[in-house]
Amino acid sequence: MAVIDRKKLILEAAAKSFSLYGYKATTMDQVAKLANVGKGTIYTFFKTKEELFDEIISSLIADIRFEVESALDDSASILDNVNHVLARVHEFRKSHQLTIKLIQEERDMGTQTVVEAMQRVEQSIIQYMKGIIQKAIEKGEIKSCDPEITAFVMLKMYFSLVNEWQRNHPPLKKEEIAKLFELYLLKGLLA
Amino acid sequence: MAVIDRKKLILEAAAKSFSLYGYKATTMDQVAKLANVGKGTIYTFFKTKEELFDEIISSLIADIRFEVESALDDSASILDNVNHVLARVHEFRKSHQLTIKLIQEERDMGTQTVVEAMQRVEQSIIQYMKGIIQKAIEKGEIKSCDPEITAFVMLKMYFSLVNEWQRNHPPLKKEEIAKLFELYLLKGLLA
DNA sequence: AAATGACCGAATTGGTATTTTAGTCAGTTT
DNA sequence: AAACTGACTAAAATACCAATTCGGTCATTT
Repeated sequence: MAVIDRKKLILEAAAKSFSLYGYKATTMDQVAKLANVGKGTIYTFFKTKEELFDEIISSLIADIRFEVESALDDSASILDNVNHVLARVHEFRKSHQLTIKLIQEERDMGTQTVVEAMQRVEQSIIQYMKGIIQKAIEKGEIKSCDPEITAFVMLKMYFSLVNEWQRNHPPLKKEEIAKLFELYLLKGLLA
Repeated sequence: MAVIDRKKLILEAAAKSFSLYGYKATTMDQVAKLANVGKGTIYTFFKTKEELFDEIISSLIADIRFEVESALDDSASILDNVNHVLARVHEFRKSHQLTIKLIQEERDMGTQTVVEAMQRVEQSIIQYMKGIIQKAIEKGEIKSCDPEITAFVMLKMYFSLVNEWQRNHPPLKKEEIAKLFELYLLKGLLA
């Protein structure tokens, strides 16, 4: 196409700026300059800064899902699948510039918009895991249980182990976490 | 004793003020006035405001332990004991003025001293649960496992379920949480 | 010897002048 | 005329500084 796709330019510029400076420190002037468009043009595609940001978050969610989907194996056990999904999500969060910046901004400044965005991301991961768990129930691989609470508990447990446990202890290796998941959630503690 | 126990007066005044106004908003002048002592007197017993606060936190920890200890029954199952302990801790946090105020201050202002104090409280609960779990392992009631990680996971799981799940869902009843603990941690999900 | 409160420097607060920013829109370009 | 632009505005954020408050000390009192 001879015409430049201005919306795409804007989205790319915004993604870059949010990754580099976070939500608050990114200005619309800055995005306009980076995208080589007038500021008014942005507002023909997005009603507000927040709407632009939300669209970036939507594609972030899609990226995570794609990343995670390739880790999924229908013939593998639920334990392996859950571990793979959680490990990939964690890898993604640790290596992806935008998520790093947003986690930082959420922690350090508590920007409302960012807090909400991160909750949306978390919710979407939970919904995705819910599907995996539902399948495992149908296959009779695990007991019948509320798939959403189960997904929620798994995610919380995972993030506790990788993020909070390290505050007072040496970090756990990937295989150790897998073992803990197996023990606590699958086999159970009962002797 | 004819002499007034000034240290006790100061501790009581401080506890009252921290409960009412939190850590930051409590001033040493205020504590002195409440305790009916000169400000200098406080500094003959406590080096700094933080040290005074730490002593209040130590007795808070003792109070929690006492509250929890009475919920413990050596002849009961590990599940019942863990559920009782966690429920009592939660009740305590919800009803005790000082903890309410400090949780609020931690959330709203992130006061460093308060964050550290709350971590100390959490650590002491974990250490306490660790003992319970260790006993259950020795009795052969549950499998051999790292008692500290187990205590940590249990506490995190509990607080996730009572504090975070409610953000997007109707709150879980005490018995529902007990059932979830039983399913996830004791019996395990495996069919 | 024990207790006190006036006092000190550091930190916080409140008020305000200045700058920055999200969003608009009259005008320009294509 | 449809798409695009950037100077403009009102509101919000920031920088600034004076005034106050606070944790901690110590010379004096009890």
